[in-house]
Amino acid sequence: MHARGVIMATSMNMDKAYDAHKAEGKWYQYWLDQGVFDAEVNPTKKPYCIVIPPPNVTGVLHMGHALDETIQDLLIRWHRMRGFEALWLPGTDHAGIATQNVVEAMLGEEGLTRHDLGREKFVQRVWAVKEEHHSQITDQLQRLGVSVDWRRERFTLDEGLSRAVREAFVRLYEEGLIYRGERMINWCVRCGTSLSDLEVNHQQRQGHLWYIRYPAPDGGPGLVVATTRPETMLGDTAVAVHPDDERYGDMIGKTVILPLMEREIPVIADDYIDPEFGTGALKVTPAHDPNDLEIGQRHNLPSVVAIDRNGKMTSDTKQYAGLDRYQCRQQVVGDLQQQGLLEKIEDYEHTVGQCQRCDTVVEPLISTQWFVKMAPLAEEGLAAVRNGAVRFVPDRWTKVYEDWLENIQDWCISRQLWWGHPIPVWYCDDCGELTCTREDPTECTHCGSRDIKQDPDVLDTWFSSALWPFSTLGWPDQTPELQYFYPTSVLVTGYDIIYFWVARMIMMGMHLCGTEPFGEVFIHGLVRDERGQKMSKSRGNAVDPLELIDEYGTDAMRFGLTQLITHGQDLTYAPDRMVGARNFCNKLWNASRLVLMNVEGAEQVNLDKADLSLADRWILSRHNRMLAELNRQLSAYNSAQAADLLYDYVWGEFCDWYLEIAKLDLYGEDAERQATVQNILRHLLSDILRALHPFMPFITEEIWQRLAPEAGSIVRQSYPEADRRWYDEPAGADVSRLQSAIVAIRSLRADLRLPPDQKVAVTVTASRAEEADMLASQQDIISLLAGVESLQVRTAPAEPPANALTAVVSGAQVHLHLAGTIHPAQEIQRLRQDIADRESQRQRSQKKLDNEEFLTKAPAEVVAKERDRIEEVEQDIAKLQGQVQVLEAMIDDE
RNA sequence: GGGCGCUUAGUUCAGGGGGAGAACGCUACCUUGACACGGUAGAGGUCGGUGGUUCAAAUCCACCAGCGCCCA
Repeated sequence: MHARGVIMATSMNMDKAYDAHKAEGKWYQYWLDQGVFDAEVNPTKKPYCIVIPPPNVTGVLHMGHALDETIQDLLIRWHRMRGFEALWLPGTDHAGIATQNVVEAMLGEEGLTRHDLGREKFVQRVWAVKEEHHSQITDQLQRLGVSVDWRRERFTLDEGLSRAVREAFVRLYEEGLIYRGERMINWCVRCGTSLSDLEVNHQQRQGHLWYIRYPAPDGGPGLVVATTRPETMLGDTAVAVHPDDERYGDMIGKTVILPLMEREIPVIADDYIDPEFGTGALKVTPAHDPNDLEIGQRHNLPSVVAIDRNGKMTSDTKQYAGLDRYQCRQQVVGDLQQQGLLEKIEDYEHTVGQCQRCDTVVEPLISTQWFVKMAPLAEEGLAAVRNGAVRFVPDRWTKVYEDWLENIQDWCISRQLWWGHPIPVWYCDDCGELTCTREDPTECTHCGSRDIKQDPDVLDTWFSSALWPFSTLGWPDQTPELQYFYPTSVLVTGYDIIYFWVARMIMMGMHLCGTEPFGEVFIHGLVRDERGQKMSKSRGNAVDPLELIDEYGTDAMRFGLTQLITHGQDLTYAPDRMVGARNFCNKLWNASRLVLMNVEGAEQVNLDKADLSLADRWILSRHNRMLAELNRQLSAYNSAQAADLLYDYVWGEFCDWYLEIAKLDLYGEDAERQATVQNILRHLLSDILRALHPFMPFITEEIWQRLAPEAGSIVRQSYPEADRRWYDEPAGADVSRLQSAIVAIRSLRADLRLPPDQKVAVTVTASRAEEADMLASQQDIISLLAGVESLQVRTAPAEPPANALTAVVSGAQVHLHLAGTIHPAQEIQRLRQDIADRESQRQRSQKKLDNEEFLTKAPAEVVAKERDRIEEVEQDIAKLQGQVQVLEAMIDDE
């Protein structure tokens, strides 16, 4: 038995409007206290696991994170309710260079640099900043309602993950997949570190093409080269032309004088040269351009370093030494001009590489760094996708992933930073060998010398990220968690980090664990601001989700975002969208309020189909159809369609129709009907709340606790599934016609501007007897929903009534009687407009049916549908014309 | 230069070969015992352009224009 008083209390104290903040304040702590998000190794259940894309501890979450977390929470809560052991593992990323930059900027405001503090103090400072941001991020996540297992939270620099990083590095080193070498790398002169290719953004810039003459040693004209970077000429060691270029045939093998440096450099021939570009002669600077380096290596050219790691000119540039690279450019151009060697300057658009973190133009430099040999790993990564172990949703990202892996370059993983995982390598001062071990060594493994020093560099932050799906579960130990939850189920992220992160996780997972890190990758779009700019903290256009949460509530924001999710398509930040979702929350709240106020004392009994009304059978059918489609859409990651289904069903069918109809029985005299409807409402509301819970966790818990307080948190209830036994197409067809009749009457009323409380008399002429019976049996509903006080139902053929407004709907005509208030001429005009509309429809159908090819080539069902359509339209037109005649007769009588 | 995506109602966006959809906004009427964050009835689009395929194109194909992203 239900405690009547409890139910009374629960519905009575519901506010008239839903107050999101009141409800959202209390449930998160309740969930934590109840441990409903905790997941355990549980062999009796199937695991479902998502590792969170760890937010950077640098900053705070923006709308992009809100989107990402909303999708994941939807999936996790849905699976948890479907009986999976669902683990959503939270954590944050130390975000090496990004975080270091943030803290350096803070120091800058105090007039300090990291060197003023020293490495140890600086790192301490970063940890302090990390703690601060971490608590802010945690707060944001909790406000979002994420159902993560906080007990398992990880940080990429914590002890366990550091051990995983160490193990991965040493193992790859031992396998020869990590090596140290001198290569051309991208150098950020501001950050003072090397960067991987991915950390360089290429941007179009308006620049110049300078044409510089390199004279012959004998004072002859020599040749002219074109360059976008004149300052690098100070490091030139050759001029290259295409071997087939007739203009320069006789120059090949000779030398020219490098102006300003007055060095003699050779003219060489190389297929790489594009004769169409500039003058067809390319200045070769092996130390400062990757292509020039390759040419230099092919031709054994010396390398002259002209620019140092601070972006300043080296002593090898003689009179230019010490100048900043851009000052030097001006100086070089001026000097060339003075010497008459600058032939011309053209405007030229070209791309420059910029540091992803600080936008400084990146300098290509030759440097000794640590690299991961990618080709073998890429093979494994490609295989994982090609054999179906990893599936991208939507599929088109597969090609993006494959293209990158097929053309992959080795990955520079060492960074000249202080914040990050140290490189586990020690150099011996005595024998010069290096030691790379899992435990910190005390002596050189080669000569035993104790004179060893650890590599001062740290690892690219993405190296630890690449291990995230298994390092968080305990790898390299074979923990029960790793065995149970790995491979994880799905990775949810934006397409902007497919290369940075997704691809690297797949490669590392395959290589280090032997299996893929996740079976599916759901790629969503990025959130853009109102002007279409990508939202990010560095651009300063990031919106804190808490702003929207404060304004509309978490559930509304989540639901609004969910409705905007499409497969990999970017979405524009549209706060207006949240208004609709907020309104929906209120609708759900009030519908629940109505139900809760009326289910007091209702017993939970099995519903017997024989006791059900047409409307009952209809809503149960629609309800279960919706549930089937809902689960289907969720399985396909179509969360927006899933959300729309629920929205349309709850508002458009449950509230707009069924609840209104149910009032007849709820407030009626028939106790049995009342009990039946109460049971149905209880059942439907229970399903609706559980179905909506993954989308809107707070409001559904708030209402659930009033509907079924004895059941415990809604988080752990089962997700509703369709019950096919309730499918009822005949009821659907009948209610559809019933609705048409009601809408037609309402529409006629609106045309006359009748106030709601003015009841009308209506005659319905049904085209068939069954139709008439059905409508007659539902006259209470028609009366209630269309404001009808007297309803007469009859079967055609029947004389059209005089003094009535008429509308023709599928299967019936409705006549609204208004003796004395009808203006026949006006009404005729309205009917003629209706006839004209239908006539154009008729003609369109007729045209199709007159087409021999349509009849022979179109599928039979399409043709049949067209025939039905024209038949119905013709009947409607005939009815409308009949009505016009009646009205014309009225005019004649006057 | 190569690749991917987008262009649908005033705005933000779904849809994806057989009669154009949603949210917000707008208009009219209505504070009816769940809800004015509401109800009822409406207005609003030659689905970027031009060709082609097809019995049938907003939907498929080609080209063009504009916008955006990724890779060199």
